[in-house]
Amino acid sequence: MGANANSSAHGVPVFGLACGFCPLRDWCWSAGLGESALVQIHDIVRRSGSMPAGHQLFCAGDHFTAIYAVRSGSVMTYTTTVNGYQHVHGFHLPGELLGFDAVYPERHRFNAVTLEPSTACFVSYRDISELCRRLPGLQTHILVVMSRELSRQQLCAVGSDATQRVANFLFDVEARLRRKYDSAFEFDLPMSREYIANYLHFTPETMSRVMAKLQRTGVISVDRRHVRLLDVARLGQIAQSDHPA
Amino acid sequence: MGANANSSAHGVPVFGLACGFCPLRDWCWSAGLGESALVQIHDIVRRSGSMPAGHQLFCAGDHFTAIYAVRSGSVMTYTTTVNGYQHVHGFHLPGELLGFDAVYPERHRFNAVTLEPSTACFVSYRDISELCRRLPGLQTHILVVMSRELSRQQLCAVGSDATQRVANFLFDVEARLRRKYDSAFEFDLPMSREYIANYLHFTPETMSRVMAKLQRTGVISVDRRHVRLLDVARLGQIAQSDHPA
DNA sequence: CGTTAGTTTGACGGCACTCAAAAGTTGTGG
DNA sequence: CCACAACTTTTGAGTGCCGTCAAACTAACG
Repeated sequence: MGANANSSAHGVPVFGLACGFCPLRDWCWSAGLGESALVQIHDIVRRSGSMPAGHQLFCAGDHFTAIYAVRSGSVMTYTTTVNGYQHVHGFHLPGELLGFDAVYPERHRFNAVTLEPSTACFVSYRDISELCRRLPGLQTHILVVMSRELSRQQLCAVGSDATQRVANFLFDVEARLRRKYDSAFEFDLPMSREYIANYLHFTPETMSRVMAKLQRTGVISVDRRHVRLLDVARLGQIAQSDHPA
Repeated sequence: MGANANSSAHGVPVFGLACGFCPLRDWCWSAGLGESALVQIHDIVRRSGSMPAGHQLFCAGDHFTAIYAVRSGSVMTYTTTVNGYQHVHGFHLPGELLGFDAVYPERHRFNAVTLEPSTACFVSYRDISELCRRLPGLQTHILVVMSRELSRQQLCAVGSDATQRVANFLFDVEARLRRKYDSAFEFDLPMSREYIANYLHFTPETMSRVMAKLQRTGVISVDRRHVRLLDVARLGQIAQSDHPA
């Protein structure tokens, strides 16, 4: 990959940037890393210019070259099957890393696309692997990130019915977006209901019905993509209520 | 953890063993590692004596101390929710590693129990972390294993209907058990149908109906836990046929 | 041989999918 | 600013898969 200080392999303008000054640094690279570590990370991280909505970061099948960090906006990963059906695999919000799906066999298994105008950082896998050898804390953090990713994957499966899965989803997104908003339990969903439905394994119609019901019963308030969690306790009950058996 | 050469924290007799002579070494620690690496791994790996079916390797909430490798038999991981409902998270067959779920936050999120008389190796996380710093190939392999685990998690979610999920499951298990059997596409399931159903998110009754239908249509042959994949091509169609939309 | 746990089979009901159409929202050009 | 098109979201009616409940059946074990 012939990336230099002025262009990336993806045709997006690139600027060097000090990770030490990034407001998201604690989230991205863990608060445990010292100042000198951040300087070293700075040397290998590149920042993309602003990307429009729908910009493709990488495609399934691409050779694995880099790990990405969402800086602003949001990124969706998805697969396209042989039959042309698309499945949303996950959403990545500011401060979150993506690309680890390709560690083995060094080829991306997902497509990654921006859902809105976004910016991202990226760092070549080769560089970060080498740096890991010098910074044990970083190596641990990579494992932590993958581990967290592993546990998140459980989420979409949790819940026997649609209402439960939506409740879990709302809690998850709220927690991840909390930094962005002043008042808690109120936020804007960066993705369409169609994508949420796909991600949670049901249809847009069902998604719409569930949201309507939650609003009708006063648990949440919805206006377009803006969501307010009104009765957090009740939503928690809905999310956690197990298999009725 | 006060493990020494003769006893483990779990009350199971322990023996030092040379990884270099283990028939599963390529599967466990990747074929890429040289002889000297295997000797170093040998120094930190401990082997359990034979454990009976139902033996608990670790519990959810336990402090994360070690990574385990199934040597013979099989291990199931599962969670127990506050309401007492149990969910099967995965099955681990000979040559497979487990315990990575606890890298963060250094506490196990699952319970792990043997499904049949089994043996396992284990290695303290502290030791292997340190060894990773000296053996870059090992560090990469740890990431590979976690990455593979990540992709496996998709599996249980794949498939809109029960038949499809079962087909995928059978393919997956067959591939992982292939080493154990002379003739391909024929194997014994190490787990009950109840556990499979739980893992795939439906009821034992549905599981039973699906298996019956697959047998009636001549796609597979089932006797108790023994399974033969008769029409592999057809089973592949069933597994891969996407969302009808 | 009796007990127990696991598996199979059947009847019934509900949740979510399908099909269809209306209503609301976004973007574009006149 | 309005008109129109394209898309997303909502709502309704009908159907089917799978969950639920219940009971019969089959190993496995003492």
